[in-house]
Amino acid sequence: MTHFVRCNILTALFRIQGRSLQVLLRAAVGRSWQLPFANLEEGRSLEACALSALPDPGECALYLEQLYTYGDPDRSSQGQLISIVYFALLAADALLGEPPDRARFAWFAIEDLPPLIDDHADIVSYALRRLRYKLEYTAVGFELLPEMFTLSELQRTYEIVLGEQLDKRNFRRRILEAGIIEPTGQMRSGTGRPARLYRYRPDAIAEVKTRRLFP
Amino acid sequence: MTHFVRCNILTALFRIQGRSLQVLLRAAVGRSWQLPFANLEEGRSLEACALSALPDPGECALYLEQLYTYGDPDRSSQGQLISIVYFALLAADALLGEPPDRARFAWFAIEDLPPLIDDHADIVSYALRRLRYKLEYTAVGFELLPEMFTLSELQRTYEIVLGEQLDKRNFRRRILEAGIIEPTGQMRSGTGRPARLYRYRPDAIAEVKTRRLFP
DNA sequence: CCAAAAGTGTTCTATGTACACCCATGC
DNA sequence: GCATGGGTGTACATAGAACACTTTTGG
Repeated sequence: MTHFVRCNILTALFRIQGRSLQVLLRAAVGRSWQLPFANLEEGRSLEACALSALPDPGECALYLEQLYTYGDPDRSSQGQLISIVYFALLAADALLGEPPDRARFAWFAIEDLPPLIDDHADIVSYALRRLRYKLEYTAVGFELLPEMFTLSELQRTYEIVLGEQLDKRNFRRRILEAGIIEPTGQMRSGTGRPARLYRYRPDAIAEVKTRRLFP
Repeated sequence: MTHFVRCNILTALFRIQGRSLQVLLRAAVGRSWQLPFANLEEGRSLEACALSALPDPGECALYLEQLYTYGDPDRSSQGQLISIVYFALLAADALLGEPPDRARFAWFAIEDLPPLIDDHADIVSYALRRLRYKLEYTAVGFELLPEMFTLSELQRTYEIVLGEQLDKRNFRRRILEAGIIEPTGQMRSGTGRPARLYRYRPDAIAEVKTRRLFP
């Protein structure tokens, strides 16, 4: 009764590097690229398969959530294919290890993507919309930072992802009032006055009440 | 390289009836019930398959969106199965026609569900969370009403879904200011003073800006 | 002593919330 | 004329947005 279909998993992994937001891609045929993919393995969860699409992240925990399932009959050039797409975030200081299948992987700034196969450009753009949206009303931004970070780094992360300048005083007040980060007691020196280092409090309530359409 | 997996589509359809929110279920073996399901048919979109899980809705357009894809190895009693789940809303005055496979379908109030197979109870409860959440910040509530409706009916719909009393004056002010409905000019008489009938303006911007975590 | 980044409060505006009475109709 | 649901405005509290200067360090 239930029947069998062609199906794979795609994972869109993002990170911040310098002043840009990057996505990890895998070389495809010719000059085109694609989202990292994996097969569904018998007895493994979807999340586990989504991780196996990526080079080994080693110790670095990465944030992972399901994005969408694509299945239009004409979305793949090789016949009908269901793709369950995951969305992932990597800390800025994390390094990836061995890639699966010894394939070639590379990071691309999201404003400068190479040609992508099939509907992968649409998928990246949807993943990006989801990232921006989630960043606005949850605390997911910390997943893009090292374990310890300064308030300026955090603000820069938000500005890069949202593509928008934020007010320093308001930003600091809001995030400190929200109680989702705490000072570590350590400082970081660089050029200029040293900055306090903070860490994310994973026990904190990350969601913000939405402004409702109706009272 | 890409391989084949067992996969189906489930559709969780909701409607308002009287003072309760109902979900449509399909009889399963024994005394248990399940979400309406369909196979993925070659050459059809996921949405089309999701609709084919339901009795024929005839003229009534129904709201449909993808909910989530479930695929844990132990979620089905009959071996690993991917289920792409859709979430649907039906207008209160709509009638459903012939069910697929001549199967038995019935509406159940969401606070009084029968035993469900596998993880279908979890899926219903997630769909319900999504419905409440969406109702708060988008105009999806109109999908549960006939084409023309009074402001009191609209408010009652919101109250039933959200499980919460709303203030009449604030509700009316907000929804009229939002400009997402318009008076039809017609009135409905019943017991008490006749009420203006409104219709949804599909061109209206349905989303509300969320209250952001950061400024 | 100067460059560079960190840190810090207040005022004004907009939005949300709480709340009670008159109106039009059918019976 | 009364029961029933429809319709309306205001005052107060809270949240958001705009804004500029002082502090601490390294070179």
